[in-house]
Amino acid sequence: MDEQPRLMHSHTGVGMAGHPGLPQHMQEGTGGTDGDGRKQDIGDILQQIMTITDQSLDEAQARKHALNCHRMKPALFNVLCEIKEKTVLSIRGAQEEEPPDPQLMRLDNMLLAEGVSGPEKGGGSAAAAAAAAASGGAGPDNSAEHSDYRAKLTQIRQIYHTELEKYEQACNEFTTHVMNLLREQSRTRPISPKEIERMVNIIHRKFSSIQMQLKQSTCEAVMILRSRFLDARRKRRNFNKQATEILNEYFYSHLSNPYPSEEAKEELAKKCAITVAQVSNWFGNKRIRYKKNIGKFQEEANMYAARTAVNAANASSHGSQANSPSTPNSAGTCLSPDNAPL
DNA sequence: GTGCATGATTATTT
DNA sequence: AAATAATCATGCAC
Repeated sequence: MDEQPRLMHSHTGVGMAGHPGLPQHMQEGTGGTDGDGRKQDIGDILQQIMTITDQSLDEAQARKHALNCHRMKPALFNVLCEIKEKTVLSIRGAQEEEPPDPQLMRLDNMLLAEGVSGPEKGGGSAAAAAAAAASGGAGPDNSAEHSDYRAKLTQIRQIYHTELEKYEQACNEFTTHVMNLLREQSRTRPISPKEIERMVNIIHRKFSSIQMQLKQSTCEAVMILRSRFLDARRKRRNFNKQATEILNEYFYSHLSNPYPSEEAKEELAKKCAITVAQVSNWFGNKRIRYKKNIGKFQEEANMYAARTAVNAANASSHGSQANSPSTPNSAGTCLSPDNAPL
């Protein structure tokens, strides 16, 4: 209460650091022959100064109260409000309506499509699958990759939601605070509800621009994730052994015309759990590579030819019993035994 | 790290 | 539009 030294001397350096209210300091600072009298004076002044603020505050408060209670106050206040509203509206009546930001809508759509902003787990995995399909159809069998992708996506989603919630909370807090402040002030200066609303709008706009940044970086993260994990070219996976065997079996048993029809491709795709496009790729690659170096593939060709022959023999000798339990990989090889190995 | 295998992509041909 | 040929980029064994 009594130590407010910076008010009395330009002795700031020392005064701030120590206890300037102490006698020694006073004596030093003032040269101090009749220190006691001086000290008394200063003490009085200090006391006065200190009480001034309190008094004036009280006084102001009282005056405010008096004004508030004045009988003309409501009428005057209304007039002021009216005038202000008119001028304010005339100044910025035009820019009231804000069209939905197309950029923001784009981001929202993308986040929804990727399953980041959508519903919980279910939507996420569905969106992941959709994303996989959209990216050219990476095989649905590489589950390790997929779970990895999903985990990362979930991580992104969590971060996104946490941040969004944080922003929202901050926005609400800030808005409430400002509104309270304005409402409080509206008792002493003309603030129309419209003005408050406008202020709230401004705040929301500011916060939504922050949100947009969040959305943007989330989108970027998802895009990077997708290109890293689902771009089939970058992350090529070999087909599993069974799929390769099915494809090879077909290839070598149709060596004279290794061009599966669209239906055959579809069936092969289903059996191998890959897409038709992948089947086409495989046959395209296989044909060209086989042709380029038949010798290299001779062994493989013989093997599959023998296997097909055995299967054909089994099929014919056992009549309708096409499926032999000892060869699970021969599912549906009895298409047509027109193999013509070179 | 290197080299080959392999799935995907791209440009060209049919 | 499909097939081919060349090429890319990764997977994988060594």
